[in-house]
Amino acid sequence: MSSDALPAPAPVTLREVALAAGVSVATASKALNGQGRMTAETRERIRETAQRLGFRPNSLAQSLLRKRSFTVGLLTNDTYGRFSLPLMAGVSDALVDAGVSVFLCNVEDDSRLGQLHVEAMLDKRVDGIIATGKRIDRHLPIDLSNLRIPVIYAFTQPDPGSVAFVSDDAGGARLAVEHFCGLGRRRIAHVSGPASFAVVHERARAYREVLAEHGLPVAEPLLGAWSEGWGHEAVAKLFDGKAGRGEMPDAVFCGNDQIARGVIDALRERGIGVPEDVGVIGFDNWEIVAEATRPPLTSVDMNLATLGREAGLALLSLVGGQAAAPGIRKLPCRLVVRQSCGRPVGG
Amino acid sequence: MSSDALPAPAPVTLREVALAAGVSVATASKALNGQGRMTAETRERIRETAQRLGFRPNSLAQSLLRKRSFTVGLLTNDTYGRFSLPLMAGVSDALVDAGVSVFLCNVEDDSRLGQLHVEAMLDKRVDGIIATGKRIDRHLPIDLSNLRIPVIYAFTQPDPGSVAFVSDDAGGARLAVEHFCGLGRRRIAHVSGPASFAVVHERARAYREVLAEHGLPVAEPLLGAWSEGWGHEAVAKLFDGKAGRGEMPDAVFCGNDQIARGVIDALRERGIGVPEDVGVIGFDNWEIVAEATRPPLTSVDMNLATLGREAGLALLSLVGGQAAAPGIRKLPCRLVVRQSCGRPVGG
DNA sequence: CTGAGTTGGGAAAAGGTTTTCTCTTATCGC
DNA sequence: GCGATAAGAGAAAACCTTTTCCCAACTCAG
Repeated sequence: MSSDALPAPAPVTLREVALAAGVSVATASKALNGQGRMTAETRERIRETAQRLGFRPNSLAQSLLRKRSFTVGLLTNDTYGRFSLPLMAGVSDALVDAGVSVFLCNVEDDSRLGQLHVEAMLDKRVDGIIATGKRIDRHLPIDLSNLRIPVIYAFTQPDPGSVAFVSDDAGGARLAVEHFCGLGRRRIAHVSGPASFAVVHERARAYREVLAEHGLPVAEPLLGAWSEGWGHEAVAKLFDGKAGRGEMPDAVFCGNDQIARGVIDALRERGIGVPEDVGVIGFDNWEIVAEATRPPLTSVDMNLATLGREAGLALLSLVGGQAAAPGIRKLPCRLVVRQSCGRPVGG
Repeated sequence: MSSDALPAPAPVTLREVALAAGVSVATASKALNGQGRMTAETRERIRETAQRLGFRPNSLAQSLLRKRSFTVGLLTNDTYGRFSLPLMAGVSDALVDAGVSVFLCNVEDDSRLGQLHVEAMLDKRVDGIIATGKRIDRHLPIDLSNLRIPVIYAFTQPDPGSVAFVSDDAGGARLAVEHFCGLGRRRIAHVSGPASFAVVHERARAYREVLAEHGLPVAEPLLGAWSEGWGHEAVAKLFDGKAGRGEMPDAVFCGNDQIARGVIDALRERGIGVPEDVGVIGFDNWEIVAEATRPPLTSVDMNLATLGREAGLALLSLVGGQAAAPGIRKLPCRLVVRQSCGRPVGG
């Protein structure tokens, strides 16, 4: 109940190192930073003393002077983390080697909380901020447009004139549909999420374009929800009441892996073979889902870790004083091929 | 390509406030902190000036002096984040109101990376560290036992003599099995993960105890993997080749929600009704899975957000100088009832 | 009117590091 | 041997805030 539960010896300071080595703090500082002029012998002696005493410079004091704290803030409203976690890991990865640490700020969708976090970041003199979210077409509940520090947007709606990184959803959709075409599939359906999501339309457009380029019939995309249940329903709409195999789709491109999962299960229940009769491709490459479908699901991966890494590096260069051209950079997706599409038809 | 892409006006300092208000920095500081003695008028004038100039105290300078940085480090090796995300959110929640920010340190299972992060934390003078992981029975790849700052372990294997918070897995298992008993189920099976996990045995023990207490037959738990596939297999072992309904289990308690999902699907494929013929309970309450099963899955929730919050508060009080009794605190789970268990049998 | 006490506010040190400037001493060329 | 130069190292300011001590002026009792 009283204080002093721990021994907590105070960290050793530069002054103590200097004292032990018989030099001034100025010399000690220069020795350890490779600055200034002194005999190699002196430098080595100081280095050794620092080592022996376990000296580690106080980052707070350094930051105060250098006006760089070697910290950045990472804002997110993705409580569930399916998208932001790989992204965060990427950011962290890119920065840790530069000695930059990341403040995690979970702002939910609460602008009071967002304000609180942003002010805490500013007070702590972060060198920059990365804003990320669970949805590309929604803003975080905070205004970051007039901060005195660089801001990078990643996988969330950016402010005009800012630097942003997002996934190339249209490109990802192309990848999927082209893959079907390359396998000889000809009646390719598209089942996606709610119309309120911008990516739904972006992917649908790409879907239509690729089919048109290949001279294949374009079915109107089925929009619904991001759920397995919707996958089931969609299969009923697509397959029930069709005269024969020739009328049914032979491929379904799904808006996410959960829909794809529902589609696959519903097809199996109808005795329709995946991939023999129908190929299925999902989106997100959520491994835990994609690997649990039977057969394992081919899916579009948004490379979110890479996106996070790029965002981290971009912030770093902004902090370093490099100017970055504002705008939205779309990073390519990749197709992870598993077993839900099969080999070329008749190949 | 050159520097100075942004205007980046330097933040206003206390000195500027003091100058503008016509007082010394000492007085300004005291005015804003409610310290010292001065006329109410002076104090108000200074406050107003600070407000007008948008003064925010430099946290770095404060930390240097107070020897408290109002930051903590959060170490995790849970890349996927299913467990650590709610936990992190809880920690963050508990701390943000105290003005404490959280450094996110993803150490993977790489001890070099762990070392790097821990040193960065120490250099940045964090007030304390929370260590968390994806598994209660595994250590992070770092030694935190001799740090000069408080450490709290949450959902990971603690060092001896430390303060730790984990979920009460045995209690959670009791909750599930008792629930079955209360509904009149009598042949309750248990399908769980690999024997290499400590929680598997802990839950199995609780399962046996509850059955014994109720005078019900104990079947040997089936141990396998944490996957849907294993759920399927387990159903085959439990149900195939049984003479009739009377020999088959009428309830299955699963080690996680994915296994439960596999079990439910496999039962449906065999024409066995859930919950009419067999009740199913999962573990983890991973909503996205639990709500996608048909019927939606009753599951044990480990209350990880609460666990994180407790850990955060505990660290805060440790940092504040309160001594905490070392040891492992087990926090209760709760049962989230959905539709996979049905109403009382014959009730 | 004087001494004690109170009130309002400032000077300065502290916290740990970096950096510029200065100072002393050794070295070199002649 | 002498002046010029370079080398090695230290003093001090700076970063921004907090806090302790101190000082001046005022109030009040006697």
